[in-house]
Amino acid sequence: MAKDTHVPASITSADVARLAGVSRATVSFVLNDTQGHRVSASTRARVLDAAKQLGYVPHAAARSLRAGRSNLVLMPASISAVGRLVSDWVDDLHSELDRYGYTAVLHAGRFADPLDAARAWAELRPAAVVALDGDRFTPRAAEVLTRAGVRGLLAFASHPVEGVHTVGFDHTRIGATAAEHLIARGRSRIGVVMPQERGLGTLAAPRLAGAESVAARHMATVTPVELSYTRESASALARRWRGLGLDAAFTYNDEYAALLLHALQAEGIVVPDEVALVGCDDLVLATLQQPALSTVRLDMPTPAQIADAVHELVETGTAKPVPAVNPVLIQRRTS
Amino acid sequence: MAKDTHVPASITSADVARLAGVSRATVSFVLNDTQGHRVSASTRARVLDAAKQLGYVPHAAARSLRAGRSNLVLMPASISAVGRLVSDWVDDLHSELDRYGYTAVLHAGRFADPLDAARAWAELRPAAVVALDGDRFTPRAAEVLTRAGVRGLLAFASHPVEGVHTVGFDHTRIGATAAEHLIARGRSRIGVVMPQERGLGTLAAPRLAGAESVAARHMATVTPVELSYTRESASALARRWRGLGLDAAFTYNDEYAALLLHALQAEGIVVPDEVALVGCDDLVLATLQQPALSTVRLDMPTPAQIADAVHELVETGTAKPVPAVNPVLIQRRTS
DNA sequence: CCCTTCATTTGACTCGTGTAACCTAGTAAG
DNA sequence: CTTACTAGGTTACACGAGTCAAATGAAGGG
Repeated sequence: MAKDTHVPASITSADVARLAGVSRATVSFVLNDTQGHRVSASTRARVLDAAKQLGYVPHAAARSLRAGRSNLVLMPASISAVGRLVSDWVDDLHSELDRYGYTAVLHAGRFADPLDAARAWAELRPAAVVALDGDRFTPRAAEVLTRAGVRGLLAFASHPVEGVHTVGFDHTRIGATAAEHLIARGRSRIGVVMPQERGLGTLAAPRLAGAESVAARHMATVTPVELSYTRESASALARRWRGLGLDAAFTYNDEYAALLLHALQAEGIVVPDEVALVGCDDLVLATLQQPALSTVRLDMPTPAQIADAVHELVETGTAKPVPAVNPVLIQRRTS
Repeated sequence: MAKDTHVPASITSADVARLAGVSRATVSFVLNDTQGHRVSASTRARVLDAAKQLGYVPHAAARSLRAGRSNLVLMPASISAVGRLVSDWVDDLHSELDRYGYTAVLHAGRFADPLDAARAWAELRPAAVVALDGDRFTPRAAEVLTRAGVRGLLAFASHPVEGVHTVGFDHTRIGATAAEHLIARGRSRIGVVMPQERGLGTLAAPRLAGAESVAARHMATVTPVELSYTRESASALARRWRGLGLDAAFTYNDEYAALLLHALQAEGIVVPDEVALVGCDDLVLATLQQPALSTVRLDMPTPAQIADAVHELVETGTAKPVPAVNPVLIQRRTS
């Protein structure tokens, strides 16, 4: 049973052919069940047997090199930057893409320059790239990928990019939705909490901008406030809170909101009487807070819709539009 | 500026060579800065210029096919199954592996059979596979990968597996640590909360077993209790809690603990008087609960240590042992 | 016994790269 | 003038798989 010779680099279809006593071509025909090529039942059995015995697994790189197309779908995303909400969604998308025969893969590389990122992705020659943080998808980056032969470019982004199938994900609207609500509830001095964690800044900035543009129309003010996801940072912020003169806050997500809520309460600041608070993502923990947290729910297109679009994009070069991400305010007790 | 001819499949080094008026070999020498081969400054400039102009990006598959080795490191992990704690750690690991020139990639495929999973990973011929959920790493699966030429097999697992560099991650010890603490605090009827979410069951089961074996030595009882990560599920559990006759609970992580804590309090059950509660992972939100949540912190080896081990494994076939994951109880107010 | 037909099987080329081995001048040394 | 060397470049092959055209062999018809 145990091979005593030291294992070679890798088992190839040539090894299978040798063991089965047939040519490599025949092996390929059998293993891929190639249409339009008849193989006798006996050789077919011999080949399958040999493949199993050797534990043969095809070499995806060689295969896609020859085929000129890969079945990889690359999703650039820093895993820690995506919240609970998105991570479940991403998992489902993996399953959906799998149904089409794609191998979905997540890549967390952080690049200063979007162009460097695009080049790194292009090296893998994926069939498609699905970017959740699509605003890093510049026209130049898209061009690099297209030139490398990547057929499906799909991005969640606020602005359409030439050559990229864009799913509307306008972070300014999120900020605007929160601000409109807070203003409607009679608040006028809104703090927007900006997370200091790596990678989150680029997502938070447009939300701030959205809140600002709404405020400008209503004689309200918006002030960016820095916060790291630690108790210390939250306590420090809470201590200087009264000095900021704010009567409302919108946070990057519900986790930051919960953190801030507790820090404020520890300082004796009453929510919502003194400060109204709105989080984002409608996580389970939002309802667990006391008082229960108002939040902005993000209605996302279904993973199946995205998978369909990706497939269509890869096959035909175009796809029908996908409904945009829609922010909906859920009012609870903190506003 | 705009090419009017429709874009070809992909730009290759041959295109660069043609434009620069040199052979493909020269292009390769220049682009890889190959030692032991002199290229005149003028041709070097011409090649670099052509590459830039065409937006040439090398084809990773072709490269690693030729080289016989890839720089991919595959991490099988369902993104939603890893908690906050682990996700930050994974991000750091990506960076560390990047320093060694590896491209770390996350794959979330869910396979019923570990062997199917191994085959899918093997197709990609990664340099290494790093499994956080290493107990799905059977000896047969390891064999498939080894035969496919994957050199670095590293897994967080409770038991060592032949041919796999194992980092101790004994989930039974986590359950045991929690149970020992609860018993030391005078509790004797411990409920272990089992998450119903997909993929979490396999991790939770050994924790339950660990708690059970400790209980058996102390005349205490352990009861598994099912809970999904929704308010409804938690409320339902809380309503029938008193009927269960338990005086303590250990949850899969702090998020489940927080969920249960609030549900119990809503039923008028006082924590810790009536029920002691211990979570896991020492998340920020643990300290935010009222009362602050006792928890099991998991001391993980640093991402740098893992990256070192992976690299050593790929290069030499062996690596020095990595310190195991160590569970440490953090007592706060719920126990 | 030769020609055709059909079912199987195979040789040879291709994908994009890296690299060992081989040319070609030009120059300096003997 | 021959020899030896060097800088600069090219040719040819390998990696692992898929696939087309051609080859092989056996059977059937005349």
